[in-house]
Amino acid sequence: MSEKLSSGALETIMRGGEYTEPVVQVLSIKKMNSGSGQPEKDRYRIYLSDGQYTVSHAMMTAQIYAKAGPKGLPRFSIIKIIRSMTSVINNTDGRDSRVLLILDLELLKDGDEVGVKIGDPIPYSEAASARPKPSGTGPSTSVQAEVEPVAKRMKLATNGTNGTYDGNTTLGGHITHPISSLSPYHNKWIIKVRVMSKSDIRKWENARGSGQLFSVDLCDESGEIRLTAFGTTVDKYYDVIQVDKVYYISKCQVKPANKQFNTVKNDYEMTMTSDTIVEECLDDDMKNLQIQYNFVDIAKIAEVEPNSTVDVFAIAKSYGEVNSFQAKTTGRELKKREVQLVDKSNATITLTLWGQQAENFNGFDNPVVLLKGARVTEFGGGKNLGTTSSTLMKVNPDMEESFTLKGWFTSAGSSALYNDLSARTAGGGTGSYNTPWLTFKEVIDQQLGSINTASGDYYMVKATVLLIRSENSIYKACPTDGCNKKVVDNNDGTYRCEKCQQDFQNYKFRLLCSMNVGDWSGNQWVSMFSDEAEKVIGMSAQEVGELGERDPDGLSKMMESLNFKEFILKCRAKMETYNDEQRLKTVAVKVDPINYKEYNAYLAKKIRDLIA
DNA sequence: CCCCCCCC
Repeated sequence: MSEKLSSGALETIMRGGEYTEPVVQVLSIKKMNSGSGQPEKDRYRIYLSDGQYTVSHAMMTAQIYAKAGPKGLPRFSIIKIIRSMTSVINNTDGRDSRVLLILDLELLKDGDEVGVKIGDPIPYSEAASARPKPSGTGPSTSVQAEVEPVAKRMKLATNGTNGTYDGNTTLGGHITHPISSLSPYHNKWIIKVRVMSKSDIRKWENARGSGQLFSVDLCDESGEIRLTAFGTTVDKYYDVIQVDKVYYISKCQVKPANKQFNTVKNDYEMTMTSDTIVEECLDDDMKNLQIQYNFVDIAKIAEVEPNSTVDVFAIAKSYGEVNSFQAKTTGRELKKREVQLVDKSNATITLTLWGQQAENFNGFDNPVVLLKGARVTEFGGGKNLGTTSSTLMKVNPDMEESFTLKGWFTSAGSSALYNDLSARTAGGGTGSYNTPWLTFKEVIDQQLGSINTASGDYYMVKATVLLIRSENSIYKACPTDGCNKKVVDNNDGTYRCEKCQQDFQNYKFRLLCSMNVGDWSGNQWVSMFSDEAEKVIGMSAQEVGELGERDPDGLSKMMESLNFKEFILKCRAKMETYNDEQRLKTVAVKVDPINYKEYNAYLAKKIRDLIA
């Protein structure tokens, strides 16, 4: 039994037409080394037959070749071409011809089993097929119209011109290369690509100088790549290159990608040079090539690792104003806007937009928001989304799914209850999500208190109460809600709050306890305000205050009785200068009973880390 | 040639 070849398929394809999953025969195959020494970069040139015509201008990458299986593609193998693209080549004699790039295939029958060439195919050439066919024996006449010369469809942009079209330098009609074939070893190529995303223009100034840049992430059917423009090419191309449009691009510098900063799936990235040519392709025949999204339900982001990127398709349930502030680390002026996203997974997450994206965002009327490559972050135990320079955001994208989602929101989503992934859990539990667990010795060794000098350094510790100072642990405070300022006794039955600038008939007791706490490695004096001290003492500040007034010895005894109690503390350490002396001031900002499940999980992890 | 992706 023999497989039936798709007679005529290759002619259709090589004329730029579509043919769904043609079945063809491999007549020979030849490996072409990339010269890079990396086998995965090798290409295979393949000689194909559909039983009617043969095509020798066909290629595939090593990755696609590997799909044939361990035996590869022996002569006479029959394959199904699942995906392919052609590149137009403009020969020196002015005629178009095409190269077929196979992007996916399936081996139907091993060549060793087939054993013969099927049919009596003749070499395909555009010239031959364009000729009037000999009656009876020639190929079918149902071919598409001749490929339209591309040059007249081109607009714009060769280097150094005022934008007028120069017929000699247009890229359309020349061979185009797949992104996957780009490497630093070849520089004569033209790619035809869709712009997936475009960054803001960023200006910088550092020790090595100053400048400006922007970058675009590009894709074609074979892959994706980042292109960055510096200096004057920024001015020249920033407005020209637009997201979602298709361009011919040539003469860029190709270099190994810095994977640390570039998550685009390519070993290389590109930089524009003064020779770079960018031309918009107006006859977008890359309809097949749409940007690929891998949407994740908002609820699922709970399980996503921080710092990874996700694609999200959601509704902006609400949005805030643009806020400006100075970055603590760089001093740079930052602008952000927070948007509340919801989707059918009944979860909500906060999206933070930055820079231009924040300014331009219009969240009126609960638009659909599409994000590609949004960054997942963790804060206070909750998850957030943020945009980066390479995040693509579309508001109300022109897609059928937009209507579906919008319909869901209008009918059900606007009144649904959502699980808030961005909710911070520091208020419950021990809030240990971002705060490191340390011993008191590590706190000293790592010089906590001197790292983040503005806000202090936080750490978690399991600590034992060694001594609580009962003297000066209680004070009379302003009765105004939330004031808590110490009042001055006017000695006339009234009490003065300087902060509220008011005299009161009464006061409330507050605690400011200084206590020495320790673990196996050392000890530390910490101070604790009312809310936390009450949890250690097990009495309200009011009760403690009244006890102190009534029975100072009883207060001391009570405080002593607390020794050797254990708690989980969240501490803030800050180095302060006092009388020209540096000392570490520590506030226990949170006190919790020991949650053994959580604490043991931390210990178990610590043991695993020690073993590893 | 950047390489920051920020803040609470």
